[in-house]
Amino acid sequence: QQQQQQLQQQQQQQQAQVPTYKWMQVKRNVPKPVAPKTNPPGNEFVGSAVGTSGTTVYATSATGAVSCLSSGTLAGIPGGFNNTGRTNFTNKQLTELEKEFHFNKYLTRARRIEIASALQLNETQVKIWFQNRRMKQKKRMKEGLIPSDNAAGSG
Amino acid sequence: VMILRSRFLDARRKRRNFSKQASEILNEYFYSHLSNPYPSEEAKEELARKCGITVSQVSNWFGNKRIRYKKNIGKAQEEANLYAAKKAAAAFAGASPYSMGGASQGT
DNA sequence: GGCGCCGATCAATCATAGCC
DNA sequence: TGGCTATGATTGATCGGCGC
Repeated sequence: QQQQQQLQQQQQQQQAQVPTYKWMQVKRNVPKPVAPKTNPPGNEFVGSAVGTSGTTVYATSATGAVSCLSSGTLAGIPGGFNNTGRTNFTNKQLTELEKEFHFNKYLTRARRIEIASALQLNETQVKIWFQNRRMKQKKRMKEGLIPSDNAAGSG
Repeated sequence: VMILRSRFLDARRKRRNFSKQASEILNEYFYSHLSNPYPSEEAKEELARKCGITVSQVSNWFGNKRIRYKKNIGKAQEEANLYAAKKAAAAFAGASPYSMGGASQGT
């Protein structure tokens, strides 16, 4: 791991005293810059099957994008993608996920499929949500907050 | 819409900028480790103590700093030069105020 | 050889603080 | 008081490592 420490400032230009280090070039594989095509109101077919391979969670086809958010109807709309590819979970979806989380912090494959289907989300999205949730709880614990839903904050 | 908003209208709602001193400490560390601004858990704890903030806040700060710094690459990073100069000045003094490597036990 | 989890991080965004 | 920028926090999703 130390080897990384010796990062290689390859792009070293005549940039004063601020060279370009490796971490500055780190680029994460952004989910999906949303479908470049125009999304006329009407198509509501939500995320297709989750990438069985696992690598590409998002629909390999640009058409797989869903822009329900544009409709503006947030009353129970499946995952609405943003122009950045970031899923915008609806209140309903979050509520359901939270309920499940309270029931059990870990999901089984079967349960995952059920939830994903019920919430019209990809299995991966549900999985990721749970992972993030668990981490969130751990973090809150460190801060001294009560992870229990019964947060009696007096004062 | 507001429904989604209200969901988290409790945490980020109120926040305060870190004290000037804290920002100074964080920036000093960041620019003195510009080649690898990824403080370890221990370093974060140390910084958190010095700045009077939580470790999570330190992580947030570095996360934001790194991202925002990258976004500014191409622009004039005056801050970088500023702290670089300060570091140099400190070097002349013969002290290394930015050496967070070892847990210095000041007495 | 793949899958899920963990811990850390990214990247975009939100909402407020702070300044003019 | 109103608009703009800076800044801290949140969060869906990614990266690398580990164990089964």
